[in-house]
Amino acid sequence: MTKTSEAKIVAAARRIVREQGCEALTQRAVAAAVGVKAPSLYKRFRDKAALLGAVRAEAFVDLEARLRAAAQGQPPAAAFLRIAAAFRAFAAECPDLYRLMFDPALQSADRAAESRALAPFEAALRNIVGAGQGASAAHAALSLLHGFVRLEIDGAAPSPGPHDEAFHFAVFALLQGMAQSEAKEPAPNAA
Amino acid sequence: MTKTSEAKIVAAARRIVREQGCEALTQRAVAAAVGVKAPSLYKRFRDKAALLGAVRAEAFVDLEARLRAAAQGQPPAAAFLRIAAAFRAFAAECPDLYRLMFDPALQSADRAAESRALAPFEAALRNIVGAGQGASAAHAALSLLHGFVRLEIDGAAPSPGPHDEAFHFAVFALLQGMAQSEAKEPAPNAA
DNA sequence: GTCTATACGACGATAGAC
DNA sequence: GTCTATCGTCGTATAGAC
Repeated sequence: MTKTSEAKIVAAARRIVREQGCEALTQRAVAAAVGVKAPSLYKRFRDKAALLGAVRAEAFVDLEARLRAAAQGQPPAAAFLRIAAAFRAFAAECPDLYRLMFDPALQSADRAAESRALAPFEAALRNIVGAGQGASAAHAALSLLHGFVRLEIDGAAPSPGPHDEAFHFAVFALLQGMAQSEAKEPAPNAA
Repeated sequence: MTKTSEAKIVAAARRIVREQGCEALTQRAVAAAVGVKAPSLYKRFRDKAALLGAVRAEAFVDLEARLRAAAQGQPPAAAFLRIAAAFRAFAAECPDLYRLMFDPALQSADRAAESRALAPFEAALRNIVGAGQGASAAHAALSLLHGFVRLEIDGAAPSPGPHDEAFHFAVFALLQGMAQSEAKEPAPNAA
């Protein structure tokens, strides 16, 4: 007498987040979406955090696929620019899911999911920056993109209108700067 | 028979956010902190959102002061580097207040507060990038810093340890790239 | 495995006495 | 302006029948 399954529950939760936002994601709502009552969810997921963790992990898998597809067959610099655009597009399409993925309350759960999803960054940047700076470059790129899209989806960007020009400027400037850092010293540790 | 005031309420709310986090900021907690009962708060602030707006505005004023102080008397590039460090330090000191400042649910409230606080960015960058690119440069810088500190305070940074090296790398790369964009064309609008 | 029923708590906000 | 008392809502989670 199984009326649902883990996969269906996760899918329903994800749909709710995408269509109605993080705040609408209650156990009752998820249960209703899969055609059961709230208590039944506790047979599949220990608690709400476990369910959110599953949603989050699935979302990171999707993000990774999109970043990989964007970089596919491109030379490093072009790959980075396309990854950046794909990252922004992902966040724009499902801002609430994006917020969930980086929700501070869930970070402790599954760090591996995020790492895997961001591997394309380092892959593209490794051949752009100097040896041993791949990790820093990936961190820098993620910071820029994460900050930009968060400001954008949160309505906190400095200017109100469309931000395409600012986005291109920012991504291009960082790429240029990172490409040059190759020859420089590896970041002095000034206190 | 005034046992409290707007200023004391805002200060108490801010202290709660800093010391116990955003989630601990309830009307009851604020009231208790100033020595009254929850209903009394509604004589001073129409609702919770109004109170949060006041807290947020005050926080932006403080941030602005710190950024200005950091840039004080410095040449543009040094000013930018010091502003970046001050921005990061602010977020590190009071991460929950920082989250509140950029809370998507409050963005509609007072956009001017944020704009004013970020003026030092544009002031420092105006003489680094080409004419007419000041706004984009400020947007790019804010994006990088916002993204970096959010990843850091949310525990979502790619690497676990301290991130000083990555921070310096990122800020320096962006600065370098922006300085060079001066001679380039103003960002093509490729779809 | 699903259900009904419910415990339990927290929250924001209001009404009305003093 | 402050209080007591309370409303109404929503949330997670559990107990126990079927």
